[in-house]
Amino acid sequence: MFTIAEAARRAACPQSTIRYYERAGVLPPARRGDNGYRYFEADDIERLAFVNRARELGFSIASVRDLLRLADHPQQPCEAVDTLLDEQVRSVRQRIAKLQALETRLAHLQRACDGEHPVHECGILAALSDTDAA
Amino acid sequence: MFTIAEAARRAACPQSTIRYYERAGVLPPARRGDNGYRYFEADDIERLAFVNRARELGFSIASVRDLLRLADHPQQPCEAVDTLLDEQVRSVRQRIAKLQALETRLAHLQRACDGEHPVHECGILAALSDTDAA
DNA sequence: CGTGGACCTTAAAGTTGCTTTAAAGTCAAC
DNA sequence: GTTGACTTTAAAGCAACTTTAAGGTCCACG
Ligand SMILES: [Zn+2]
Ligand SMILES: [Zn+2]
Ligand SMILES: [Zn+2]
Ligand SMILES: [Zn+2]
Repeated sequence: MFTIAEAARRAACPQSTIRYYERAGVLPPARRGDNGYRYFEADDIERLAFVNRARELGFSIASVRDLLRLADHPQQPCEAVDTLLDEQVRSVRQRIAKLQALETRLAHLQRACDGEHPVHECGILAALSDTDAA
Repeated sequence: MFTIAEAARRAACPQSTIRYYERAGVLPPARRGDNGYRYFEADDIERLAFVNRARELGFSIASVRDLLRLADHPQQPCEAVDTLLDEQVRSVRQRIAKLQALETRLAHLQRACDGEHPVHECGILAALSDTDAA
């Protein structure tokens, strides 16, 4: 029997996030005391930890819901799990590729400025202003 | 004298984005006709293009405002420009590093599943469920 | 008993950068 | 004069939370 403060401490996440997860349907409605307070058991905290781990891995709330549903039905084939993970990997690789392209362009831009001069001579702003810039 | 549709076509961005930029204070309030319609000149479209380029480079709306303010004061030293760019590069590199760490963890996780089996034997979900997982 | 401080509750708004929708006015052509 | 393509605004929606405001609850100390 933990209060939300204890649960938050154990899961190392803000209380507001726990409430949000409940609202978002990724955690089931918590048991309540007569005072209306939420109370958590070890199970609940493990489930919360599962959510936190999945979120750290970048899964969306919707995907986390799917993963939990799968974890709750152990007899099903794991194909859906693999698919979710594969999609996540592809998404992360895509984001990396985009950011790397961005980094290249930004680094290129950095070399357009050699330091001491007024803005109107700055190659950086010139590149941003120029319609024909690479 | 272009309508918003023409401006959007020339800048290759949705009309709604142009209105949003105006609202967000990154573009000045557009001139209006007697009918209330916005009208744009070549200057305005160049400014819009500047914004679009900066946004493509990942600069926040706030940074774009700063960059425009600098571009409007050509006598100032370009130091502030360099700083904004340097920060942007650092931010992009940080995001790449985080995503690469994520990719590694996800790829690792992929190897925990060899395909055909029920969910309760799946190493992926085991790793997500296990409090002591790497 | 009572009061102060630490806890808990909710609904609602703020964040970022837009897009989408709804309701309504304008314009040009036929 | 009516159709259809344009324009306007305010407001809501998206993702995943965080923050705020206003208000109950609990407990220990005096
Ligand atoms: Zn320079
Ligand atoms: Zn410079
Ligand atoms: Zn497997
Ligand atoms: Zn599997």
